[in-house]
Parts: sequence; C-alpha cells; structure tokens
Amino acid sequence: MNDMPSDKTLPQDIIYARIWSAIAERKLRPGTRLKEEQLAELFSVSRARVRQALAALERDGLVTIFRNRGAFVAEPSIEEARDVFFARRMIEARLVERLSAAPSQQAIDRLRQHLNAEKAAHLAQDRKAIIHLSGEFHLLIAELAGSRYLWQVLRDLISRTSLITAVYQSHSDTSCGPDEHAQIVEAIARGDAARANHLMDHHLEHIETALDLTDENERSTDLKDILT
Amino acid sequence: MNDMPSDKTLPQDIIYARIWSAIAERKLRPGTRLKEEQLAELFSVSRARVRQALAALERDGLVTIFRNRGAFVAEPSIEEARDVFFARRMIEARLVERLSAAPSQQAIDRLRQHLNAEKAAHLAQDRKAIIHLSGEFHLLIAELAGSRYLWQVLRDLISRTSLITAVYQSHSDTSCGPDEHAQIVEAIARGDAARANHLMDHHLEHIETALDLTDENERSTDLKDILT
DNA sequence: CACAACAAAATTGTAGACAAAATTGGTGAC
DNA sequence: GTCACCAATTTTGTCTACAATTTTGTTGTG
Repeated sequence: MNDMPSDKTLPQDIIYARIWSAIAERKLRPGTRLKEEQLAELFSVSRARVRQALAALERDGLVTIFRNRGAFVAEPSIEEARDVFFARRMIEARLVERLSAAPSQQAIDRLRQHLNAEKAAHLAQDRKAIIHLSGEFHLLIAELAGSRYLWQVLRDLISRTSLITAVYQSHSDTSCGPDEHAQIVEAIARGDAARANHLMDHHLEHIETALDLTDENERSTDLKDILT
Repeated sequence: MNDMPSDKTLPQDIIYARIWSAIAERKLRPGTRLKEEQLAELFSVSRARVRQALAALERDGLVTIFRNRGAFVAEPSIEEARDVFFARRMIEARLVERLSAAPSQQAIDRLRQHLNAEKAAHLAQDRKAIIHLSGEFHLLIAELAGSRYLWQVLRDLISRTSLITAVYQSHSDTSCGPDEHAQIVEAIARGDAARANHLMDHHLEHIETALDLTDENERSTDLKDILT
C-alpha cells in the first residue's frame, strides 16, 4: 500500500487512476468485464502492468477478480454498501472527536483552506472536482487526527463509497454541499468534540440516505434471479 | 483480498503463511532482507509466486518493499505500534458494543465454544495455538458483529499486532490469559453493551501496556542514528 | 592518504512465450 | 426437436529470459 506522500506516478498507478476515474464517473458500469489484453493494448503497456493495477483495484474493492475468469467492475451489494457506511460512521465520528480534543491552529487553517477550495468548485460547478475534494476533506480529517493507519482505511472506504454512489445514486442531485463540512470544521475549531462527532455522524447518514438503497434497486448480476 | 471463507490453499498463500508464521514466531527478525530468488529456491517455486506473496505481505504491513532494492521484514515504529492499538481500541470497542445490543444465542454459543478452545490451548501450553486463537477471538467478534468490512480491517490489524508483539515483547511473559476474553463474552451474553465496550477497551490497553513501547527500546534501522 | 568517479556484480522489474482453464459453438444421439 | 457431450477458441495464469537499477569494489587523482 502506498504511503501518504505518493508523488511518483508509477506506470501501473496511472492505469489504476484511469480505471478508478472511469468507474467513479460511471463510464465503466458495474459488471463490465475488464480484459487484460484489451487494457494492455489500450494503455500501450504489457499485461503484467495491467495485472498489478487490477490486483490493486481489487483490494480497494473497485473490481472483482474471479479465478481463471477475469476481472469485472465490482457490483457492491446493498449489504456491502450499508457496511461501508457503518464503518465510515464509526471511524470518522471518532476521528473528529479526537481531532476536536486538541485542534492545532495549523490544522484548523488547513481545514478552512480546504473549505474554500470546495466552495470554489461548487461555484464553478466542477462536478469532478467536487467529488474529489469531498473525499479529500474526509481524508484530511484522518490525517490531522494523526492516525496514519486509519487514514489508509479511510482512503479505501472512500474509494468504495465512490463506487457505491455511482451505482445507487438517486435521481435527486446529491449535491452534498459544503455547508455540512463547514459546520464540522467550526465544531472542531471550537473544540466541541461531542458536536463534531454528532455532525459527522449525521453528515454520513445524510449521504447514505440520499442513495437508493432499497431492495428493489438491487440489480442482481445472476441471470437466474432476474429471469424468474 | 481473500473473502471470509478461504479454504483453497493457493501455492502463493502457502508461502505467505510460512513467512507470516516465521515472522510471528520471531524466526525472521525485523529488518531481515528477503531476497526473491532465495525464497523461490527455498520453496521450490518460481520468483513470480514469491513476488505475489511478498506483495500480499506488504499490504498487510508485515514486510516493506523498497523499489528496486528488495523486500525486508517490516520494522514497525513505536508510533505505528501505538497507532495500530488506537485503531483496534476504536474499532473493537464499538464492535462488541454492537454485538452486545442484540446477541443471538448462536453467537454466544460460538464465543463460548471458542473460549473452551483457548482454555485447552493454555492448559497444553501450546504457545503457537494460544497466539492463533487469541487473534481468532477478536476476529470472531467482528464476524458476529456483522461487519464484513471491519472483519477484514481487523484481520489486517491483528497481523500487524503479531509483528509488533514480536518486536516489542517485554520479558515478562505476556500470557494474556483467557480470563479477559471470558469476561467480555459474559458481558455480551448479558447484553451489557457499556461494560463489554469498557472491558474490550481495557483488554487492548493491557496488551499494549504489556509491551516495551518506550523510546529507548526503539531500534533504529538507520545506521546514522545508531552510531552518533 | 582520502575522496571521487567509474566499472562490475548482484538483484529487482519487465516483457514475451507457453501452459492451463473456462466458455462457446457445433455435432450426434435419443 | 432437445439434450448431452465433445472440440475449438478465447482468456487467464505461470514460467523463463532480458533490461534497468542499485550496490559494491576498484582505480586514479588531488
């Protein structure tokens, strides 16, 4: 797993990033088959690189690899989606709590700086930047809370959340404005741990309830289930 | 990443398990270089398999791979060790809390069954089994708490804990008897979420404080630091 | 005598070729 | 006409050889 500061863009990381973006932007739909040779040709690299990228995507939950059958864009079940949000609420609520307990001025500055970037993206209606920055906000909290390990876990969870959002996004535009982020930052700045905890929990609940996690929305990949 | 039921022992998984055991049993000390060809010869497999096993070990935090320089048994810093325990206390305390809220009879039976196995191992003084079962107990709680994702995170954390224990184990035999586990199970069975939470938190705290996580115990791998 | 630059050895990273497995299409029997 | 079985194709998994990089040892110069 990559460390926090990962600037060197290895060739397989580029492939990873490209596929990641394609999935997050719903260009690659869940269930799509990802043939190794096809990707190798597309990116002008050998299959070995593609295999590494696919393996990395698998451990981040974005693709599923079936033995001897190939890689497919993952199709998170409703159960898995709820599980991801359960984990996020548990972890992030405690992280803001910890951060609120002793917030350094530097931390608050970085958070406020980030909020400005988010506001700018919203004004520009840059959907791609909005999604990216929204994830970054949550990662920033993990970083400032001082847990390198949970930062990595959260990075993984946010990847999965992106896929879940792509699959179960309801028609109502889940704008998820920066207001809730701003409130959380305020609570942290005041050192109000209980309120920060509460706000983060509700923030994630809002994101979850904005999705169509109803049973009828579950698209079973098993044709037997569909055609009976 | 492997799913919960993973019975098929792939050849590279065997290599993974062998190295894992060797590290946990302190036969392979932190900092030891793991040359690919050497391992390939040792296990009578090709280097490709070894590379896969090493990559898996790296993402579980047991080895560190430096680009173009090879793989080494990881040397968790004190900071990383404390971070792992922070994450475990956060996650596991909440998991027992959740499990205590609605413990099924089946869940309680499995926990009690596990406690018996632990007692048997302690009576037989089977150190290897004790370590293994101790980890299994914590994983069992995650499984019964119903979070597949956090089960995977915890599996990773327990791997790292094994390495940390191997490195920072104090001379006093950290027996970590099954008594504390039994108390936790009792609290769960009674549905006493608050107490289960409290007991788990203290249990992990005991394990952590039983280690030599003092600064002077930090063995710096950087020769520059050592010889000045 | 010490330091720096260079060359050689060792080790990892990558690519291409081969083997194993699974799916698909076709053929034959009932 | 339908089902089962077998062969052919496609796709993945694995192995071996080559290239790139790092480390180590040597030599020459200040």
